[in-house]
Amino acid sequence: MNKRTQSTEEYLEAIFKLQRGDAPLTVKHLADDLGVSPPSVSEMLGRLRAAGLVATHGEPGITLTHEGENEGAALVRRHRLSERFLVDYLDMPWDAVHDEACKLEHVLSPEVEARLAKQLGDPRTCPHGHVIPGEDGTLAEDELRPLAEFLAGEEGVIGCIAEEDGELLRYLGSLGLLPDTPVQVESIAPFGGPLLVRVAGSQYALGREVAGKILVRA
Amino acid sequence: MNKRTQSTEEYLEAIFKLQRGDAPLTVKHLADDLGVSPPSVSEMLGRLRAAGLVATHGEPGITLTHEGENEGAALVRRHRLSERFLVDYLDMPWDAVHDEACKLEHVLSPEVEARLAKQLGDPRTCPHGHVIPGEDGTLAEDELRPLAEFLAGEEGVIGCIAEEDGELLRYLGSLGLLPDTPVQVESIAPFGGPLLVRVAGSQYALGREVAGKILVRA
DNA sequence: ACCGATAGTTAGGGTATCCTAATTCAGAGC
DNA sequence: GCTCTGAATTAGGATACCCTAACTATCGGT
Repeated sequence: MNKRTQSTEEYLEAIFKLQRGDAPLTVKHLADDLGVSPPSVSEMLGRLRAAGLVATHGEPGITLTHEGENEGAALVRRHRLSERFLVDYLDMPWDAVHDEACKLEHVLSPEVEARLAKQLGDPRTCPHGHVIPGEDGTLAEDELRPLAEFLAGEEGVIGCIAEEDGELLRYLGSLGLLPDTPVQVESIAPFGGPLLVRVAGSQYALGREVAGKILVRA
Repeated sequence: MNKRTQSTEEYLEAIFKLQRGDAPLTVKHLADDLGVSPPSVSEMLGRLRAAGLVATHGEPGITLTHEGENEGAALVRRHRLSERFLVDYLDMPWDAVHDEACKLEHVLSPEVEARLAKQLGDPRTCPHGHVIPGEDGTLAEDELRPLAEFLAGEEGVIGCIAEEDGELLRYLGSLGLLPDTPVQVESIAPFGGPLLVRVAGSQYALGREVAGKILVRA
């Protein structure tokens, strides 16, 4: 329950988000994600284990303790609430809010967090469609499939975009490929070619990589 | 124009606020205000001078350069805007917002700052009545006199409260002694005794120390 | 059973920030 | 004019980060 440094929080949040992936979370993976060297990660993990935030023995891969889990969830919650705030209250474009939220998440007290959530109408997701963890740290994620795995003719509703920042979001926004929008795959070009998708009456060709980042509720 | 550390910003802001006092700003004064030791201040001043933010020669007392001045004003602006936001949008009590704003001021980008100001209706002051510096760094402060210096019979309108946090604000709030409220000193007890003041039809006795922190437009 | 690739840790530094203790400097009182 | 006191700086040390380079350990393929 001590106050954490900003760096510590960044690690906690990253571990929280990455540990629920399929493969066990490795030092290298974390280092890449955070943009630091593996030794820095080793060192910080030592501190986190000493603080009782990261499990010492147990399963393979880096795992949070209950306490670490709670703090990680709170950070993700604050991050996503901040994004909602920036978009809903300040009218910022959805491709610009990730970086701002990265800073905000470290300075919101539980009090401010609670009031912000209430004021925003307790939103379920961030502007990119990611589910916001509850105040109790629970994260009920949707069942999603990348659009890239869809077969010709299949349709669904966009759940979230697996990219936080930049060009791609701006591009998808300009096409109207936003969370909660219905999409249909009309055809798929062979040899790794683009997918033809229909959205709100318009048709677009999307590369496989882009389509892989669009996660859809089946 | 480089990005500053949080600590650096804290010093800049403190110097900005304290240097406009009557006496030249000393290392000790700064150290007390920031809650650090004098050597820490000496050291940081060295870094700030090297960065061209604090004047090297010139007048007695610690003084900011133009660049330092601008960054200090921006921080004060963000701090006070944050306080307004916390009170106006999140309905937080005015005695609780200073600490939160201290953290927020370091993470607001110029973009967010501008949008926040606009959304709040470009407020002139923070909830405690302090004038918010303009985007250009100008600070047009009001002419104020402490209520403690008023003579019996004098009246005025509360400008600001020279205290950011805690009990005193709660107390004053409960009495309705808020910025922009008219007050009249009815009588003054001798030998450093309390002032009898009239506010919105009610009469209260205020100690000299409390009255010294209530700054009034004459 | 070995060998090389890869992951992870240790060793050795660097910077920013803080501290206490010791020293220097400068003004106030006699 | 000299001394004493308080302000400021220097000296020396700690911690939290970060890095590169070097070492260890582990795992898959033959």
